[in-house]
Amino acid sequence: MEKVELLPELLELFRQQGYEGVSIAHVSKATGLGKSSLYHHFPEGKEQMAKEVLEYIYKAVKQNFVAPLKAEGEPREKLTEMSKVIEGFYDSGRKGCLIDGLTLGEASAPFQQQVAQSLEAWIQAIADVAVEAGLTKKLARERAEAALIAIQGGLVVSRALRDYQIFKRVARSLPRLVLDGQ
Amino acid sequence: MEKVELLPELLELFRQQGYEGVSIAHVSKATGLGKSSLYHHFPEGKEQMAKEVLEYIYKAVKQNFVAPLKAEGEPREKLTEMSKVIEGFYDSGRKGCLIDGLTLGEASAPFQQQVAQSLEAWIQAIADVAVEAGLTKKLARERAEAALIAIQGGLVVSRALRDYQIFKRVARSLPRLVLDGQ
DNA sequence: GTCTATACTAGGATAGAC
DNA sequence: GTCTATCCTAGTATAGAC
Repeated sequence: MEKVELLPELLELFRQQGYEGVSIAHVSKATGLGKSSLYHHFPEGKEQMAKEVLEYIYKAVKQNFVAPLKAEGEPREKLTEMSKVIEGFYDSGRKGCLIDGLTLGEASAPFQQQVAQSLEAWIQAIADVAVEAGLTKKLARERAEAALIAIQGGLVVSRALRDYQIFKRVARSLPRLVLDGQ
Repeated sequence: MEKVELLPELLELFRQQGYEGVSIAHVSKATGLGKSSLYHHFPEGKEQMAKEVLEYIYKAVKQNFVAPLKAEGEPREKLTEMSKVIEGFYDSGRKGCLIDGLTLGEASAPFQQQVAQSLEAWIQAIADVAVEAGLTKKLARERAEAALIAIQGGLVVSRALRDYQIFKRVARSLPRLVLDGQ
């Protein structure tokens, strides 16, 4: 198993269980690799795993969300496309989000900056699209933040109520939220 | 130390560290009680602690959020009042939310129902106020869900970006969000 | 690169004295 | 109701063979 193939597996674990909830034994079971093999790939242990997952996420966010928004196209169409990708990426809210798990507790302090970086890049890309659509910079920023708030809050509330229609509705409302403020 | 005084302390721990992030040793340090004293109060250990914290939260939600919304008064005024209470309750977003910590991971499965119950009571109370203000039942429900999504998402995003102005803005926008849909 | 075996620490939980 | 002492398991991490 290549290291590149390990990361999606690790991502899945961290988003489901949170940093503290993941043990090396869990990782071993999920990947099929023995503990020593894991330490071969990640000499600094679990902390390194989380850091590499966050780098992986950063790239995924850039590739899946930021790049399409920066490409040529109508603002509303690009945001609609983003909504669809989001639904898939989070499996309509069933998958939860890394942010929850990796910003909770003191053990997660080392990851805060990396989490913020991915989130910031995403917000900025949405804000740029909103500016492209004619909004002021200030308003665009606020709407972009509102979009991410809706996404993250949608994940939390959907999971808590076990009602994934809620997340679907949130995802689909994003273009309106950003461009029309509702 | 009375048991009643322990619960706010435990609440603080769980919302900061999440369920898995809290150890009995942490609790012992935070409360000043030895392990055995803790097991005297909570014979079933950490799981019981979390359950009692959730009961405590349920009462707090009813008292702080639901009851004021059910009282006599103008819908917009009641929601404005709720916004202020929310800002204080979450210390403007610095305190994080139990939902994150207690719905993450398999260890948290036993709490899901209780978490959902508190959240549901709160959403329902907001929806009732919206109906009172003239909205249809369906729309009121959606707006109430949107309010809780904004609150929870606001907590996640504020914490991730370490920008607590974001949460303040969310809290203050709630009456508009519910009554005017923006 | 992966395994088995092992060391060590931290976490959960209990017994029994006061 | 609280303490000290102790037990056991799970968790992190490493050594060394293949």
